[in-house]
Amino acid sequence: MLATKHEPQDAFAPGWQDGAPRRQASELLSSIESVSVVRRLGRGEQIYGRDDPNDHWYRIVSGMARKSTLHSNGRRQIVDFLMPGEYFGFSACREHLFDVEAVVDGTIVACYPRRRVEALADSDPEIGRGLRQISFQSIGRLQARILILGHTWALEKVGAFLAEMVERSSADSNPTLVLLMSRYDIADYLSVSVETVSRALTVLRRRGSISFVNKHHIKILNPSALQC
Amino acid sequence: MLATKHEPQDAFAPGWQDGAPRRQASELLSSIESVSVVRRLGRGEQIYGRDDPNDHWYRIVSGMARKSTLHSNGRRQIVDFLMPGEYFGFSACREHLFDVEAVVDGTIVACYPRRRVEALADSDPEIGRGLRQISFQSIGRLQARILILGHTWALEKVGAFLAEMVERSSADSNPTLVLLMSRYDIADYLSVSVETVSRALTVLRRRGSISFVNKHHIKILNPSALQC
DNA sequence: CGTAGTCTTGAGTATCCTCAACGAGGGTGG
DNA sequence: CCACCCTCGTTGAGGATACTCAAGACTACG
Repeated sequence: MLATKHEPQDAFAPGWQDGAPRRQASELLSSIESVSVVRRLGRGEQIYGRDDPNDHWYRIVSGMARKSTLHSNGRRQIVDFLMPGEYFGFSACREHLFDVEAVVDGTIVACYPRRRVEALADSDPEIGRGLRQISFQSIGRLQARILILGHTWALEKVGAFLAEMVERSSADSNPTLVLLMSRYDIADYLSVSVETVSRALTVLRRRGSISFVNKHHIKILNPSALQC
Repeated sequence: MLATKHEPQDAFAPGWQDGAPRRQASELLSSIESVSVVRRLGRGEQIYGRDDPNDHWYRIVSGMARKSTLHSNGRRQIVDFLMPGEYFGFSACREHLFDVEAVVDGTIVACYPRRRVEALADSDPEIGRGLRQISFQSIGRLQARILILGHTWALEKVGAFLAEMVERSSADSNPTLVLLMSRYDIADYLSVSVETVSRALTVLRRRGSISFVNKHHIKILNPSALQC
């Protein structure tokens, strides 16, 4: 259903090695694919859980996953959506701090045993550079998340969310956006209530900024209207 | 005035290399100090600016810095406070995406030319591992930020902010907290208005959760009351 | 076809933002 | 040394926004 998509952030391609050609992170790291194990997950199935030993890194091949945590008051918070080509599971801790579950049925994830990848990186500096680049991309995603959460109004948050999803999901400038996640997921991602997400989408629709093909297929009519 | 403090996140010490002793990141990377240049900055002075070439990494030696950006509507958002021992400036982009300025007068920062550090990492896998570990710590900080921003109520945000500052600033469990930044900085960090920050602190004070030695020295009377 | 989960809309209330005023503290200049 | 200015911090009043609770429509799936 979903094609495997690599390197959604082309603007983030490693340009810092002036002598080297600009290559995709996935390409840079093709050599670690030899130690990867691929898993296929059902909807809601867990990839790893909080407190699980931090002994693998991961990459979404197709589908989507959500990284989440449960607050003490019972509210769920989604820290990140993981999309095809994106690596995750990096932690400075011995254990993972979040749960990661598949958002859609049939999500495929590549698992990399960390010690074996570390060993590869030890033997080949280029792999080490690739890993660093990947973790820098993760930092970039998280900082972008913080900017979205930093908006004052829910309408801005939802607009910025749609813009982020367009950015991350379609390499071509396709104005049609497929939101694989539920409204509840979006709400827990933006830290607003489900009703507020729904209302904000309605406002954007009434304004003519977007239109619905169906509940999860959205056409972006006025991309610039989403930015604020 | 401020002592140099390394490795504030001891819980994040590299425990993933079972055979190796658990060493501090700063220690792991002592070999890169040979290429560092130390700068001393005045209050508000810029360490790097948006669109500056991404050719250095940095570490706060003493004092504090803020990483910020300006939204299109003129509002400033602070993405991170940088504290002694913390590394920053990692980006997958060719340019930096944020401004970083010193919060207090006399902030000292160590600057590492990226290409020279990369070259060192190429020649010594241990340095590469240390760099990865450092970027993982940065990821951990950003995820913690997202959790704080994810709180619904301003009082929770401010409480979580104080808890984070206690966590990050005092290695010993000293209940006195020095907030080097202004209320405006806190507001832009938590994405609430200055007035709301002020009111929340007042509420916490009236509740007996905290008390003020002066405007920027806070005693934490009931740490658990901050968490929610 | 029925059930459970999802999505939307409405009503009422609580929170937070904006505008405004005032006080405290530090620095500068007369 | 004091007056003045400027920034920062606090508090109040009013209004806008978002949350909670509730109900109903729609969808997916068995």
